[in-house]
Amino acid sequence: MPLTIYNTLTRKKEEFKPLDENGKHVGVYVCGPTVYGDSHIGHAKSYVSFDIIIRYLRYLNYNVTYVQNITDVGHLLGETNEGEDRMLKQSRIEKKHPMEIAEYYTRSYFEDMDTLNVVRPDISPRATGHIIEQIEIVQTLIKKGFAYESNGSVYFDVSKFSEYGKLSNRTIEESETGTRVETRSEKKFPNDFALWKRAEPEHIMQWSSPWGKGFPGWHVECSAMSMKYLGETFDIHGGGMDNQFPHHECEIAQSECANGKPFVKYFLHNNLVTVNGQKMSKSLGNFTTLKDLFKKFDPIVLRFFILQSHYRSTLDFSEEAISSSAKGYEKLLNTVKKVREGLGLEGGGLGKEERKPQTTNHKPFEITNYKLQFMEAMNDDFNTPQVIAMLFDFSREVNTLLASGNVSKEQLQEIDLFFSEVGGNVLGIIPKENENKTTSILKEDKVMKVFIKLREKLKSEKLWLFSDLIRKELNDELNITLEDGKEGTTWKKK
RNA sequence: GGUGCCGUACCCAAGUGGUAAGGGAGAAGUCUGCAAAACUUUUAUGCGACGGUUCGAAUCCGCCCGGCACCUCCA
Repeated sequence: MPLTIYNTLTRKKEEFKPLDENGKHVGVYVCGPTVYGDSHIGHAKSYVSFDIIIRYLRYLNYNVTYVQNITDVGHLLGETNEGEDRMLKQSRIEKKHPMEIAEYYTRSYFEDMDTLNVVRPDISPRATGHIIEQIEIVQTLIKKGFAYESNGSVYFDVSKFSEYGKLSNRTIEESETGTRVETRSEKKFPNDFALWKRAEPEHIMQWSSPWGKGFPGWHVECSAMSMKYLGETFDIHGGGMDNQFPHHECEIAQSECANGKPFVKYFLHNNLVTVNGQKMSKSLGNFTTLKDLFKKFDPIVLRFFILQSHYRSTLDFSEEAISSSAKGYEKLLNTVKKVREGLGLEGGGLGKEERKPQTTNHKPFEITNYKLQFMEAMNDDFNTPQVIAMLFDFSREVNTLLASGNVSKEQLQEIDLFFSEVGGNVLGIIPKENENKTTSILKEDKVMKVFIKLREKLKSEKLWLFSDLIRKELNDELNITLEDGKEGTTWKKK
């Protein structure tokens, strides 16, 4: 089965075929954050989802250019001019220049994403760095008759673009009768959206334009930056479902009218995070920031938790749910650790010399079927929950194999490679081996061996009181767990 | 009012025509000095309700009930 992805434009799953005639290059644009606050778990779901998509495309050997913007121009909170610019609002609260706010929260965003093991975009263009490009698009749209100036602002004339509404499946007539707020008289039609806004003198973030001092409309930055770095038509545009309308609808309108070409081949939308069944969002204030969550949970557990549901499903957030995931994740990682101990790649056990793998009569171990399951699941619109289910099945079989003691080094290597490729490179939930093997850890390993040998002696003398005391103290004081197995004692740190 | 989405065990969550994945929790067992880990078995004659299509439906169609999202800034 070839890679199939759900395209919001057609509302069905389609086979993925890159625009590139050599079939090699793939251009991806994902709507980035507006940087006026710390990121929350909703951002994590969105960017982890697209991280998987990028990683998998690269796994399939596509040459991916991944662009994700940083929105650092403030956009109005309301429909009318009374609404305050969110960047400006935050800058007033923190008593800092808007650009300082943008810089601070951009860094905060990248920090959080790095912590979640999200691969950075190849290009992270800032909206404020592309004012000229945005103005050019607005000029083109005016020239072609798709936009009009009104009192220092420029609006897109929705009535000139018959396909407006094709992404979100709505017609202009429908939304006109809706519950819309009373709109400004500057517009010809209520649905017309701002390409450029006139700035009042107190508006700090403003630029010169052919229409006077102002600032760009929200939607036009994505059109300008995607065009600049990925071309007039590109492969994949992603974003949260809440951006489908009006944001992406307007992007399509601007870009297709300006260029006279299709904007995007595949539109992908991730679903949202809910809390008690309600959408988590900044405006509702029911969000938990990632920085707070990282204090309670291992960030990789969070990533694992997100990937246990499909990107197009909603994910209900609760600490209980994450705790459950954490236990499952730990189980999975235990297997990986044991495999690596067996390969002598990681401390924890007694070392390879004491746990020599047998060299004859290995149980046959078939990995091909798991690889197939992995590909099938990922090719079916990036079904990560199925991949994780497969990993648990795989892990059970590996544990059985390990328990039999009848395993060759080659088998362990093959298993480790599979874990590293699928769980590591593609899902990003299994850390690379030797990652923490610093000198202090090596030393710790040696100290633990002394404890284990001492305790072994006590155990052989049946001095259970003392051997249990060592185990208890290590656990209570240092969070180190000793596990007595058939082939000796192993230790692990929580 | 318009446009969509969802409802699967105690909890989370895949599956979208071929007889219910996976994780957590619970129960029993194997191993073991004990503990832990691991493994085995087990927990939905049923996928919101009712009809219909079909040899066959959680999956398709209709209707009803319940929840959510978008139509206004949001990932």
